[in-house]
Amino acid sequence: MPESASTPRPAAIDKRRAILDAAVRVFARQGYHATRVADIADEAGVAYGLVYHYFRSKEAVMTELFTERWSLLLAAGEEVQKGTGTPREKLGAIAGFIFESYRYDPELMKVIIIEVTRAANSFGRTHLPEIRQAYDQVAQIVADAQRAGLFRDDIDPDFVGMSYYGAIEQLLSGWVFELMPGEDAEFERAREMVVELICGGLERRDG
Amino acid sequence: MPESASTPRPAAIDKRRAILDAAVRVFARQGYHATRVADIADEAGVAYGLVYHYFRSKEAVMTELFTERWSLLLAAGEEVQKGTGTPREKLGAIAGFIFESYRYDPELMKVIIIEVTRAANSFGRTHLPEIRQAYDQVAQIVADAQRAGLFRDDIDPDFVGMSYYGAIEQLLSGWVFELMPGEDAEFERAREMVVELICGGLERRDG
DNA sequence: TCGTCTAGATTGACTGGTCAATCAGTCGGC
DNA sequence: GCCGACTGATTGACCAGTCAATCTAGACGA
Repeated sequence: MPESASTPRPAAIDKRRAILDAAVRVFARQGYHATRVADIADEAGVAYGLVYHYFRSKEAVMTELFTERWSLLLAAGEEVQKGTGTPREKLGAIAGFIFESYRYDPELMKVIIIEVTRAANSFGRTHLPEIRQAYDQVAQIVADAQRAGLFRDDIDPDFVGMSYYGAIEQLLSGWVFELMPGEDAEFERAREMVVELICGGLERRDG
Repeated sequence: MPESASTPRPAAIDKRRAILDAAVRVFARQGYHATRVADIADEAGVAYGLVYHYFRSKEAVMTELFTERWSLLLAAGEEVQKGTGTPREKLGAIAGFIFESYRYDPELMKVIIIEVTRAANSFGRTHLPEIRQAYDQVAQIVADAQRAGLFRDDIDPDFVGMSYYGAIEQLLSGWVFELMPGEDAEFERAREMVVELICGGLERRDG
């Protein structure tokens, strides 16, 4: 948001957006630490100082990017968690959102995963509460399923939440750094495999 | 290793070791980027310049720490992979090594996980080959089990390798940042849960 | 219709501080 | 007196953030 009190002009909003979009590209290309504020300004076709007109600091730019997208993911997760469907479907939907998010905007998701979610020392520290919320959604789904007798109850739900995201983020890292093929078919396949791998170990074996 | 050609004096080796040990403590406390070379020297009780006598750069110190420990983990993994035992036992042993490693020297493992293994942009990039070797060991075990008909074969072994480590590293991060209790009993419990969670989804259900 | 006033938008040179790495030199054992 | 161990002040590069100045576009009175 502009630091100004009154309404910004429409053109101004475009510049602000341009800065954010440019930041995604540059962060994705060079990583947060290696990008200078000048790089962002150049990429956005904007003067250096304008970045500071719209954002308190370089860090604030990153925070804005993270929050914009993460709040969408959390909202989607909330929806799934409270909806109907089998636990397996719910967990599958959560993995699906994340993979879709990556397919829709790989650069942004790359930045979020690499610089925030898995960067426990820098942004990860700062945004821990929001990140944990996502783990908790998975844990909730598992706990509900355990209470309903659908999942075995000798595995701690919080534990599953962390493992589930750990696995998903690792796969995403694999795509990001081109260790694994990131073609369209792979996403659906990956989703199925995560669900199969985790739910397979959780569902009760008897009828 | 000292940059000198001839054999270093015994006392000199101590100083080198002191620098490495100090670096672990400081990296663990402040993170790699936030620690100055002066911090390492101070912590080691040694002059600033001596760090550069023994190491080419600050980065070289980190690399040495990582390589020292990681090669042990890889060797242990190799042993397990080629040994006898059920796939479940083998996977359990791999998780066990890592958790034991953390229990034995939490600060070093913290640094390795946070600054290398999960830091895909900095050291993770540089040491990718060694890191992948660890994933591949898990993948190998899974592939063998599939060939032996013990694990279902519709889940890609490489995929399991990444997921397995993803889950383990996430749990470690949890301990590191005190999101989860890190008491002794927890380690064994965690090991059992990872194995149960992953193997449960892999083992064939029929007799 | 025009001047001019105002407030936000935009610019980029500059500052202040930080640190990795260097280097010229001292010390001590052999 | 040689050689490696050791010292710490200095240097040189880098860069986030500041700031003073300029530029617009609409508001509003005459």
